[in-house]
Amino acid sequence: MLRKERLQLILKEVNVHNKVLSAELSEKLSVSEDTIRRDLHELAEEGVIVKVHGGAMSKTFHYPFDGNSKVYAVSAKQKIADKAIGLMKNDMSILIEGGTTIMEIVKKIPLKLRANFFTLSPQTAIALSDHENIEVMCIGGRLAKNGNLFTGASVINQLAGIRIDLCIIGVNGLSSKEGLTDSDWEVVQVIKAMMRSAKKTAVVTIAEKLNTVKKIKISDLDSIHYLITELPPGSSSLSAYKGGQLVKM
Amino acid sequence: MLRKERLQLILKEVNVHNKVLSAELSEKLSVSEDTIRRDLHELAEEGVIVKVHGGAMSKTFHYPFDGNSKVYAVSAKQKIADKAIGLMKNDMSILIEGGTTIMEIVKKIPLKLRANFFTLSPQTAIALSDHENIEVMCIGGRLAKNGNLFTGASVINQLAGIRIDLCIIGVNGLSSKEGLTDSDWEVVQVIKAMMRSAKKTAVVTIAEKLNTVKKIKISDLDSIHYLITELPPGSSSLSAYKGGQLVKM
DNA sequence: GGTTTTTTTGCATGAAATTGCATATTTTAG
DNA sequence: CTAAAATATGCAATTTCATGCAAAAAAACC
Repeated sequence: MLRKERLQLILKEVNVHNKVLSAELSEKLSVSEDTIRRDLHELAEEGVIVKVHGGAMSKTFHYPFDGNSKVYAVSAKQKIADKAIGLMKNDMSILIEGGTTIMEIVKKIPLKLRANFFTLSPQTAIALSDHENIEVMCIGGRLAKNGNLFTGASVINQLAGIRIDLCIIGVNGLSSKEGLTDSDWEVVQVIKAMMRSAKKTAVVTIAEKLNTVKKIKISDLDSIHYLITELPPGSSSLSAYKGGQLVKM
Repeated sequence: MLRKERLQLILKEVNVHNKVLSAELSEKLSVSEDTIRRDLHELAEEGVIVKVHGGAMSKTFHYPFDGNSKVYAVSAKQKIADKAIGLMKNDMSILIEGGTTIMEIVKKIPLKLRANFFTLSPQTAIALSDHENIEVMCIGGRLAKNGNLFTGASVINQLAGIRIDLCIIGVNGLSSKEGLTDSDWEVVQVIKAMMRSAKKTAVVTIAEKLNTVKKIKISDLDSIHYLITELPPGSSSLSAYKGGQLVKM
């Protein structure tokens, strides 16, 4: 087979399926994975596809989720993500919202986890879609201007009708005296509804947001069951917290 | 055999099989590979074939990488997108699904357009979120495995409750006899519901999908109001279509 | 026909392209 | 963190290509 011919087939495959795996192409086209990698690299240089680890994606459907998260917070968010994933068990129904910390968690979810995910964010929905064993249900609604959370009465209503095992939220304000707080009224309503639908609520946040207070109250710390930060155990200044299980790192 | 004669045969071979290998031609025509190479080089200089490493390819088959054809492919999508955007007016409620062609349209929507967008795709929701004057409503549901369309009864129910001015869909099959068709039953149900909710339906599709038929029928062409392809007016083989307004380029 | 001129062809040579493998490095999954 | 997967890189074997050149074939000329 001509090399150009192979490049054409690969491009077509990418555009039809939106993504390709190097290993699959290698077998289908009977060439080594090295050759496939070189092909994908060339197509990417031409700008007609986007090379990613393990294969390639079509240009129109590739979204750079990374790059906007601040560097200093990355390792912290990795630690948080690991701990949050520890809470996920097979056959759970799990509700997550959007935000950079949540995205870090989603990206690390093991491929073999079998669960139902409900999400309020288009980014997390997309990120979850390549997990074979995960069914993704998206609670639609009005998209907030930051583009990563559906809000509004529609969302509240839909949340009222579902029963969730674990709900994972990221918050902007958290203190032992004021509890969970946020600055956006719409977001607060949605988070309240999320917590009402869930048996257990986990709050993930980087340590720098501890002991900050925003304008609008979401709930007391009593209502949350897991608090996950990157801090080592015992170092939290939230020791006054007496509610459910306190998970720290 | 005369050289001119051989050139004719080679050209025919290229156009029939879309590709030729120098080695094969050498054996078939009983001349050295050097001679074949010189022949291919000459035909390529005349512009009737494209020379590639190891042989040659037909001009039409080689479209993605050639500089000129690439420009053509881009302008085709831009023409489609421009025409589709021409249908959008301020204060409309517009319903769009997912897919590569739809994404091209979304990317070109002017920032100043003031409208309500309903979408069934997380990708288009994100792409729309940076438009200041656009309110994005996402119809949530179960995310299809390809990751670019919400499906399921939830979606159908929600669609039944909204009233849309313009609905823009991309289809996989379109012919004057069979109408709109697709290969996925779930997707078909969703598209039907979309059309029921909308006053006007626009179908966008690249020309190569014209006159293709998939397994499951969506609707007759009578039910659609706009058909947008990159073809110049009058060149469509769907001239039998007598339904609503037919928009071509 | 015979000779000259032009074109075509095959071959040799070195350059360039392609491919697969081995190895070291990076990224990812658990 | 550790193991596994994917990647980048250098290298060698093979194939394809471009070029020059001489022989062969075709065309042009007398």
